Amino acid sequence: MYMRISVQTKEIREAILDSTDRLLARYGYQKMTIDDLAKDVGIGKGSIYLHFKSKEEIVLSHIDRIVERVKKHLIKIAKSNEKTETKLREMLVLRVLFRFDSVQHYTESLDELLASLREKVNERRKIYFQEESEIFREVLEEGIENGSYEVNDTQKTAEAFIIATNSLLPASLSTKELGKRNEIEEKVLKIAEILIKGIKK
Amino acid sequence: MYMRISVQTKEIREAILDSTDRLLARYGYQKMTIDDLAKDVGIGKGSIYLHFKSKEEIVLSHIDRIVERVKKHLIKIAKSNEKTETKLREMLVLRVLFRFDSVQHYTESLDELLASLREKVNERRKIYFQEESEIFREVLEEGIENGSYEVNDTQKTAEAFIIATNSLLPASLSTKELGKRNEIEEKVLKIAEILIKGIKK
DNA sequence: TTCTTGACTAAAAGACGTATTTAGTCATAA
DNA sequence: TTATGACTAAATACGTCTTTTAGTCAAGAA
Repeated sequence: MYMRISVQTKEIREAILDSTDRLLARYGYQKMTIDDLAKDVGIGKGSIYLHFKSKEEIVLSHIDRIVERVKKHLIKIAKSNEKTETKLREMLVLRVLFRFDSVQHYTESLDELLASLREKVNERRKIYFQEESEIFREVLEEGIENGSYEVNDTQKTAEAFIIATNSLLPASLSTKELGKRNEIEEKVLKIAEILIKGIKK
Repeated sequence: MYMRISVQTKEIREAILDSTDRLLARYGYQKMTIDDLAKDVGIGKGSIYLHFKSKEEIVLSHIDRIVERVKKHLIKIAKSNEKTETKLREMLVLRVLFRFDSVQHYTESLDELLASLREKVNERRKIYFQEESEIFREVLEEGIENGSYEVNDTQKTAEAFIIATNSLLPASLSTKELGKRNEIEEKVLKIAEILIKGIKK
């Protein structure tokens, strides 16, 4: 299996993941076939396997992509000129709502998808959370340097920020609860408010 | 179906739930039959239906019982003479670890159980969380009266305390992660520390 | 040569009729 | 009045056959 990474290659890969998102939303994991997918992308079936080694890997990569985008946004916020408090609040809201928005159109199929790949997804979630908490940690340390925050263990504190908002992520919520974006936003904001105050000097 | 509530009745009901816990741990939801259950309790099969109207209801009642016990403990802590801070910390730890301990012996069957009853369980979880947050709310108000805490909306703040620790509850964690009691305790404590500081005056 | 493809295959999923098990009922007995 | 287990309808398991599909690879296109 070749995988020369060219602009071309990258674009097709992205196109496959775009189609994956579309078909996943419409059909769910089981009913999305590789033939469907190839047709939707507009390439031959075999070509799919030039980019991914299995159906599972395609869907996991699709999830990875969402989290990569979350990370990108988080880093952008982390590097901005806002004050630490604003950064932390915006980051917490983003990690919850970006995911929410990314899967909102999956009305039905999210549970089924997670049922099929639960184990694999859970393994990766640990890594996602760890990477995200790393970004939070850096913002925390910056906040400490500025002298407005007091945190004894930035690592653990960053993890706490992640865990405290994890129960609002799509994977933890039943499909029906996913309807209420406003409520979720309100809840993250409340938690963010308390957490941030909780680390102030 | 009669359900005269006598000491006798209550005892048998409890015995049924005790057996449920045992059989659920050994066989899981699907493979636990009502015949098994009746035999384990030492009563006739029909008698089970004098106390519960369906298999689903038995298992849901079993879960209810765990949460009732959590609530009882929470109320006990809430009424104790500890200072508010201690109460809140102990309550957060208890709501996570009591549940953990209640299902720890389900090595394998917890996921399967939740898969079968996910929808029904989720409906109830909302109620559980609401009831628990009510207990937290009262402690918060007491803390405000004592003058050491500053909270604008005790309702929402209590909810935030609940949500912030929800991702550490058994239903949200994969079976394997459930192994590490110490780690979970450490994480709740860290979150508790920040949350409590976050509402201090 | 390098890359793409769709026909091909093995394996998985589905369809379907049959046999077995089981949740829930109820006439009978204690 | 309360408890029971034989009973029934419905669900589940099973065996067999058929269809679908994930993944491969020889052949063709660029």
